[in-house]
Amino acid sequence: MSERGRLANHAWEGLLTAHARMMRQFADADIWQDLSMREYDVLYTLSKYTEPLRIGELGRHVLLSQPALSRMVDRLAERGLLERCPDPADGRGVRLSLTDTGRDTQRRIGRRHAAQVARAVTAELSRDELQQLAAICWKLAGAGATNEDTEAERP
Amino acid sequence: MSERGRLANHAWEGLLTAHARMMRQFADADIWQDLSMREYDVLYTLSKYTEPLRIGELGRHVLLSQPALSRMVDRLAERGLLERCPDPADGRGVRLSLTDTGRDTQRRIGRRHAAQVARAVTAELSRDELQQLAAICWKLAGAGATNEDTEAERP
DNA sequence: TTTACGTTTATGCAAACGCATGGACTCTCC
DNA sequence: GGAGAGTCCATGCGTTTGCATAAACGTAAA
Repeated sequence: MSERGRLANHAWEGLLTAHARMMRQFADADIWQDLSMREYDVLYTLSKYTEPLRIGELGRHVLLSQPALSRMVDRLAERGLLERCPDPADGRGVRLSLTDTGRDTQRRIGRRHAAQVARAVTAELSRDELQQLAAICWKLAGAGATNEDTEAERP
Repeated sequence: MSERGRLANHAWEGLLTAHARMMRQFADADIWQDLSMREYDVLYTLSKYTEPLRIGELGRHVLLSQPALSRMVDRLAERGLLERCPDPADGRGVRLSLTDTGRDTQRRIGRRHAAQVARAVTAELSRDELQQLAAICWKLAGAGATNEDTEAERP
């Protein structure tokens, strides 16, 4: 493999390791009430959009299989945190939106989680590093969305 | 929250999004044979050490609960990919090491996965960006471990 | 219209997960 | 040396996940 390829793998392993260590650290904190981090992730994603979201759209932001997401939405709706309405424009689809309770819950947990993230990340990285990390990761994130099909075919 | 805190959260969300998109892309590829990515992760981690690894040590590298990891080790041992031996120096402990089959399997899959990572990541990032990403992520990764012992360095 | 095919979400089922806990062992301090 | 506390791994149990597939709807061509 090329030198550049090795560097890419080193960087990716670093990202994975940072992800794992930070996630564990965040999960250990006592701020999640009766939600799992995955469930919070769903609420957070919904909170970012004013328009109701389709399940498929949600699935592109959350690392979860479609059936698992479907059932998680079930449970969250059961608990009164979000609502599913049939999509008037597409009879197959479902539109998801947070209830007031769901929005409150997301905000309450989100405030503490954001503080937690800020503490953990700013403790280790300078302002320049934060900016570099953000720019690079969002670039990578965009790539994952656009390269989906071109990556599929290959020996 | 401070401007720096907001930047930290933006960077972290970018990292999460990049992680999710890349992971999905990697998982979709048909290179994993009959392993899950989590199982491969265990084999890969073991492959990096010449000495047998304790389960607890393994757990610090893999984002999985201790019982889940214990059972995964069970299954991998059952399938002949790794071996568990009692630790002579600590009666509670177990020492894990890859079998030859396990090592072969890891190498075969690892080659393709590394190529996959190199393709996906180098496609989007310059050499400088790769180096910045690696340096920053490994710094963050180290931060997550700071609370406890300084561990053996990576090969 | 009818047929065939793609898309979006839901369900059956076995496998895997996390939490709580237990048993075996080590360590510390008296 | 022995009691109490801590560490390491395994197991019971209810919940969640992924895979395969079905069901409902949309789209386009015959």
